[in-house]
Amino acid sequence: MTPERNKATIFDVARRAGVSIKTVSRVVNNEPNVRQKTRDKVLRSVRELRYLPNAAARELGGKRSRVVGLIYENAQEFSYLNDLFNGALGICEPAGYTLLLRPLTLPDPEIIEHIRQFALNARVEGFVLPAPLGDLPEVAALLREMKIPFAAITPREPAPDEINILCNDEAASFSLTELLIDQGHRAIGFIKGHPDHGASAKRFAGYRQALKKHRLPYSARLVRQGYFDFDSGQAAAARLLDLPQAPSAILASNDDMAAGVIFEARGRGLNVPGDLSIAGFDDTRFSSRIWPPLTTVRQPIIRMAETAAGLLIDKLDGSDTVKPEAPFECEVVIRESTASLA
Amino acid sequence: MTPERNKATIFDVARRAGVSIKTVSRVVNNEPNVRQKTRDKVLRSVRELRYLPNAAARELGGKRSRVVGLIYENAQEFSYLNDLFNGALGICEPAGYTLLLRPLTLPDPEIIEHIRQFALNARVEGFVLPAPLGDLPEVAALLREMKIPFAAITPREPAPDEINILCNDEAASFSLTELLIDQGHRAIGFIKGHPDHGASAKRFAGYRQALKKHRLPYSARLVRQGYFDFDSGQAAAARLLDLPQAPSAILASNDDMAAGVIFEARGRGLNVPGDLSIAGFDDTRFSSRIWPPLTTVRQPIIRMAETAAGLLIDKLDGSDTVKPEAPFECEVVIRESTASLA
DNA sequence: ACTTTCATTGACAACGCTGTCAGCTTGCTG
DNA sequence: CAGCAAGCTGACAGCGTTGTCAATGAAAGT
Repeated sequence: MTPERNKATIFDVARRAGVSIKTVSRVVNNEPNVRQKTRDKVLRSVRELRYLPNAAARELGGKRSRVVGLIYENAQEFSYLNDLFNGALGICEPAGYTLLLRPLTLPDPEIIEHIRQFALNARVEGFVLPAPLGDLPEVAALLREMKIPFAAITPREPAPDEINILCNDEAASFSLTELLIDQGHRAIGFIKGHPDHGASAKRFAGYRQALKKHRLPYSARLVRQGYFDFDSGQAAAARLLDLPQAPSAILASNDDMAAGVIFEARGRGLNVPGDLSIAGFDDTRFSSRIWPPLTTVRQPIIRMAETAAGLLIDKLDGSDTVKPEAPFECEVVIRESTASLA
Repeated sequence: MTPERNKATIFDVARRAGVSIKTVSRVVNNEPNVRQKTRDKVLRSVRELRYLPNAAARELGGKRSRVVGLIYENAQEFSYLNDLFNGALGICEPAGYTLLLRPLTLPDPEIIEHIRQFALNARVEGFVLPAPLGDLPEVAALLREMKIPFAAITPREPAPDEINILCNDEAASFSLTELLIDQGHRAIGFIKGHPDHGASAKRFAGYRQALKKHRLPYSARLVRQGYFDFDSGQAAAARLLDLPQAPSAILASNDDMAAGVIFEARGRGLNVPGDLSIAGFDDTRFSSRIWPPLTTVRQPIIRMAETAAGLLIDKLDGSDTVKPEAPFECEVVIRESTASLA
């Protein structure tokens, strides 16, 4: 059943290089206290034999699985996930780590148990923890209890000694709101994101700040709760558009909801952006492909994931310096779903 | 660095049950020749100690990694991927297999070497091979050479003794075309899929058959080559709509291209479906969320992936019966992007 | 020249499982 | 009741690494 594999073992390499297996092990693992000349000899031998350390033996002997887990909410936006995965994989693979994915369906009363099982079964040494899982205090608590390091990618307050990757959601939301204000909009609807996501509060805060700066009145009626999904966006839009003084622009906390807003607007025969400007958040794969293409905010998710995985691996590899990362910059992408008020 | 793990080993279980470690091994691996009474004793002991076999030791001792690889084209539609992964994972995990993902960027002159490296590095025992990778003869050749079993999910001719999961693309395309004909359309444009995908030919064949059955003339001018992406769909639509006698309906070989067609139609001020009916293939996440919602074909991808993973694992586990699966049924989903000719 | 110290190297025992094979039980057969 | 096959169980040797610790060699201090 099992296919033929790379046959060379550490013994073969050692024999060929004329050293002991322990020395080969040292070289392969980049350990100190090997003379440069010896190191070269071993490396040559490794290359010639195409030696590949046996991961199972390594784990058994060394107690290190070199597995990084990426757990995520199953309903998560796919393009976000894809970027997350590709970013993390791009770091893990060259570093000799295996990246394991595990979708979780929220809400899940047994989520803690599921994560624990996954960590145990897959011998996960460290987790990459994107939103919204990173926002769940009990998840962080579990990992701390299990002494499994993690890198959270979510706008929460970084706990001391924990890796946390942020981006400036708030500033981006501020800019986006300001853009609409500059275009002459005065009644700007806002659809909040899922309350369990840390980003939701940030985005809302940016909106309010922009209003404040421009001395526009804040009206709670123009703010609706959404849940980051298409349907909640459409429903919130329906209620906003039913208002006696309907907004001339709607800012949704993500693109899925913004797509719902567009859908609702079209259903009512409204012209976008002529009658209603719409903006979202995230720059999803389809944001530029729906009609009209969506004004939105792009996060550098790939780079954020790379950084998260990189810092996590540093930690797993024994580096003890925890340099807090500066928040990543979001980028406002202006497309045709927003326009100046006639 | 390494977190505290499940401590119980096979020795602990054996001692507690009053048997040898070998007997525990037999029970845990569901091997025959263990008296029921002994089996029960061991199982109780396993439960009480929360014993979890050490995967590394297992692999080292037994030469089985229990790793299934899923390689895919990186540009692949995310929702397709997601279904694929979730389906395969749902089978692999309970069966004690690890599912490893590996994106590949096509075209890639070194694709064979990349796959080989992945297989070696990750000790992959078997591959799930979705389209379009399953369509590449050199990939199948490599895996055969490496003696790594695989389950292809793609409409190619099943080679003897190889696992192949099909769905009736052709029939679905036929139905979709027939639907348009029934709605009164006579000039029906067709946008072909990427020529490297086996599905492309099938879908095109279904289109032609439907025309033939209804005695409609086939016109090559109404057929354009696309590449499964939004842009190629839009470009093909542009050329079709520029025709002196433009089609009243366009059938695109996937939803991405259909979205491109809608985009182009809207850009020209055409009313969909009033002026132009549009249908796609795949029922992407966004197919129901763009305006108008897209008439399309849904494949049971999750079930196809489950079946692929299941058959593959059966094979890895030593079953030698290769029961060829019947093709899965696609489902035509009728939405608002198609309508009767006025 | 003679320690002392530290960098370098190697011998060997884990690590926790599966494969092999031999030995002990059973249950039948004749 | 011996004889034999089949069912069941256990002893033990790997599997390919890393960790530990002792041995060796080289450099530095006295």
